Amino acid sequence: MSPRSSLAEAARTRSAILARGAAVASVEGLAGLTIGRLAADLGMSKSGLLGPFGSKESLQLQVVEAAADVFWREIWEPVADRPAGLARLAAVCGSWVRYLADPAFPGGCFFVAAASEFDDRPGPVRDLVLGYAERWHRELREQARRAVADGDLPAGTDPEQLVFELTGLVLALHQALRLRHDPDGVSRACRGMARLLGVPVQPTA
Amino acid sequence: MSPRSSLAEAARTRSAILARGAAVASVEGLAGLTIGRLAADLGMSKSGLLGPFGSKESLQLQVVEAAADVFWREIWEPVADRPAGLARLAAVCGSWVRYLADPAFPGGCFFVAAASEFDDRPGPVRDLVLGYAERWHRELREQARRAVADGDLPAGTDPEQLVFELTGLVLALHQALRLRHDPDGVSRACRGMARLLGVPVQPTA
DNA sequence: CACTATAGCGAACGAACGTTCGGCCGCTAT
DNA sequence: ATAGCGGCCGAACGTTCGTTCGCTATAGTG
Repeated sequence: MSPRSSLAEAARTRSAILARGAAVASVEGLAGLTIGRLAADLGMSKSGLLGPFGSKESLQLQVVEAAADVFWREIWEPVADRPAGLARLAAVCGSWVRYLADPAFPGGCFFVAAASEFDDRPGPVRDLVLGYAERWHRELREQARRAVADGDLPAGTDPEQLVFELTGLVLALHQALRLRHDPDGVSRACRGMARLLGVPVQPTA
Repeated sequence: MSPRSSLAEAARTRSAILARGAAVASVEGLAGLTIGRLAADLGMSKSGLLGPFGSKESLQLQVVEAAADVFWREIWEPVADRPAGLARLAAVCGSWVRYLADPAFPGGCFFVAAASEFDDRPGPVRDLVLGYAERWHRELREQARRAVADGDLPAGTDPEQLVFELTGLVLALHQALRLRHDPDGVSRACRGMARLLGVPVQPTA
């Protein structure tokens, strides 16, 4: 668009491509993301868009990374200062629910969609998505583990099981909101989480 | 393949197309299903395959219907003779888990994938998937409602909330099995369901 | 035994896919 | 001032997409 170009402009172009790419992919899917569509959306040529990335797969991988940055910034960082353990776990649950109710991308949570889309398609994209999913899982489990160690959750509580069920509530919320357009999804997810954690969960950071 | 053709053969061809279509779509996605790929898989020509359906969207819709038949037959029918209420609800949960652990399609549960893929894509396919999802949801809720009415679940239990959380456990199981390849997913889902229902849940019809 | 209906094939269509290549043009550095 | 670097474009590539249009060959009907 802008007639000026420079290294700074190039970086901004790259960011715009990735942001738009994540937005489109959250709706159409990461595989349904096409160079031509993306270029048209941004008023660029296909070659100019593909240039900084080299291939579609490379573009996909960097879109996933960009979406992971957004995910982390929107959900984790706002509650990172809460005391480790139950307080932080409850806070991140509330933050997570808020993110699904008011998502950064038009298609809702990017990773819920990407995880389902690539769970059976081997390759670098799946590996990357899986890596982020496991990192997130580990982070939550660590908070759950501390909550149990601190005595804030009943002794004998299995942190892995707790994370499994919390994740399930988030996935159910995603489906309730995006497919069924159920306005009660948020309160149901919060209620389920509160029962698992023994403390209130509210959809805010 | 077979040199003979007849009305009966045509029906069998149609079934083969839909079966293979559902299998491919469970992995590649319903949108990623292509006529050429499907025709090559079945040793047919593209035109011969598209003939009985007329358009790709019509094919997609009939693939969804075929997958719904399989879903219903594999999960609901084996437990339809259980007494309505908690017994049937617990049985269908076990049947549901078994289906996810040993799915009829190579990509796992067709509807988990389709719901996520089309949740943000308006059109007939989304409408059809949503219709089946709501029908399933209603069926489960009815069993939950009866279980409460029968006194088999604590008074004041919200059937809708119960179905929401059961669905969440299934979605978490799908992700654990297909993305994370977690061998403990089945037992975790059953444990969560048993806690919600107050009775054991086992992954068998 | 001819007659009709139809399942499926083969070829072709325009459009869109991802990718490559050469050149323009504005920035940066000498 | 000028040389060079690099972001981006325009055009074209070979492939695959969904779809259409005759055609053949076979199965059921009189």
